[in-house]
This record gives sequence, structure tokens and C-alpha cells, in this order.
Amino acid sequence: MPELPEVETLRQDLAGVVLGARLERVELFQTRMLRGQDPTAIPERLSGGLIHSIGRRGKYLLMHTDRGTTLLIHRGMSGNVLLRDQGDPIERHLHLLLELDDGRQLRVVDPRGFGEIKALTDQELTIKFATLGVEPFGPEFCPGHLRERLAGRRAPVKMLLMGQQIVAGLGNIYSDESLWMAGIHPKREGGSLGPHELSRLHEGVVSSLQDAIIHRGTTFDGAVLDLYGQPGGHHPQVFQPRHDPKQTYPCARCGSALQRLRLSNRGSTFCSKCQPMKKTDSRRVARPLGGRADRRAAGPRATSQTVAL
DNA sequence: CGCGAGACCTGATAGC
DNA sequence: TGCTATCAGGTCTCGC
Repeated sequence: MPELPEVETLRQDLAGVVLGARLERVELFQTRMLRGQDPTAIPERLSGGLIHSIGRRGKYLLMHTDRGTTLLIHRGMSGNVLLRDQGDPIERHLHLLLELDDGRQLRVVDPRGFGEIKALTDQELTIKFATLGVEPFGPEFCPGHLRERLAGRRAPVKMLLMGQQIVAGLGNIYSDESLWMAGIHPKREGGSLGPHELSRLHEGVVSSLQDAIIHRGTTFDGAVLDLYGQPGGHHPQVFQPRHDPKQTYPCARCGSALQRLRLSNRGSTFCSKCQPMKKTDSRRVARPLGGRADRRAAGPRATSQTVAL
């Protein structure tokens, strides 16, 4: 489940390793991630190009070349970009191989193939991102932006956060994390949030993403890896990858049992004490009586405060 | 247009 | 042990 922090970790890794490298060979192994783009466009638009910058927009990774073209990669559910040497064995679900002028290779591997690979011009990029929401670390993202874009919306706030059109980069993990930090129930209607709730939500989005980036993202089941094939070290506070209904999971803030619900066929985990359905428009997240954070209750899932930076 | 459900896909896991 | 069913989720498409 690569979301913004996992894509940003990859962007940082790539920027330290492939800037200034030339794409000697561009070989496509599967076409289903092209989402309709002509397969010949990939080698034709990228071959011989020099990578001059690595960018990111929401969950999209952007590799800009001096040919005026950009390789766009969306990691979908299970996509990784791995740095390999020429002789390394070929991965089972290899989609795209980029060989650099020093012989190293970048390989886009994605078992499920839910992601996207495209070679685009600047103009095509602009069109692609026309309806994408603002960057959570950009100047436009503020409580006022949330107020404007959530106004009148009756869908659950979690679905609106995941929609990418209001703010870009949140998936299931960091939507749950943001709402938990903000003390807002995932099913609250978007337009019903009060000013302090909007401020808390803004803060929750930014800090949950920042926490994860510091620890190089979240990895479950060894599925989401960095450029070197290593897992991320972030441990979400509420999100459960495979929630076992027979087990109870304590809230890291108040210790009460986390609840599970389904929103548009997506699993959501939240704390019904810390994230009540009724409006709680105070400046800070209410803590239930006697509900001090219980580190032991949090179990092996370390909180961000307990991880040495 | 807003909203929600279904499709796409494979691997991990639960249950038999 | 080995088979089958189920679940997971990012984004697109479709129907209401």
C-alpha cells in the first residue's frame, strides 16, 4: 500500500543515486500498467534521456529527463522500484527495466499491476494532474483549504481524504492515522466539520505523513520496499493491515479497544472514544477520563515518540 | 455532480 | 498436506 510517504522515500533514494545518469536501455516487459498508452512511447520517449530531476506529485513518482519527457510511475498496491546490477536475476513480476549508462538497472516490479507507468510530455503531465488535490506539504494546504473543499460534502470524511482531489497522497493507512490524530470519526460527513476540527485534521494529515517519512514509510508483509529492497520502519498507530475480528487492539492514546468498520468496501480502524461521531469542536483532541496513553497497551507497535531519530 | 459499488489483480491466509 | 475461498486496497468506471 504505497502512499505518499513510501513514494517520497523512494524519491529521496532515487535522487541520491540516479541524478545525471543516462537511460541507455528501456525495456518494457508487460503493458498492463500503461493504462492505454502506446507501448512504443515508453522506449521512444525515454531512451537516451538524462535524468535531471526526480519529483513527486501525490503518490506519483516523476523521473524528468533532458528530452523534455517524464517517466511517471504510480506504485498502486504493490509496486516497487528496485536498484539492481546487470547480472541480477529477473524478478517474477517485472514490468519495466531501465538500464543506466554505468550498467546499473532500475526495475519496476509490481505483482498486482494496479499501478501505472507512462512516458509523458510536460503538457500531458499538466492535464494528468489537473484534478489532483494540493500537496499536503505545499503552501495551499491549510485548514481553510479543507473548509472550502469539504463544504457541503455529505460523504464520509475518510472517503473524501482518500479521493485524491482535495489533498493528494493519502490512502487507507494515512487517512486512518490522520483522523485518529485529529480525533475525528471516519464516517463524519465532510461538510459537518467545525473550524477546530478542520485545524486538527490539517495537523493530523501533515504530522502523520511526516512521522512516516522520517521512518522511511510503512511496510506490511514485506510488500512495500525502498530502492534497495528494504522495508520501511514506520508503525502506524491505528491502522491494522489484517484486522483479526477475534482479537482486540488497544488505542495507543486511551487504551480502549479499537473499532472496525467498512466504508465503500474499505476497512477502517478507529477509536470510538477518541473519535466520537458527535461534533467535538475543541482545539485539542479530547482525552477520555483516565485515558492517559498506555505504552504497554500499545504493545510491540512503537509510537513515533519511542523511536530514536 | 456527488456518492457508492464493482472491477481489476495477485499473494497471503483461513478453513476445510 | 493441499486445495479452495476470502480478503486486501488505489483508482477507474458505471449507475443512481
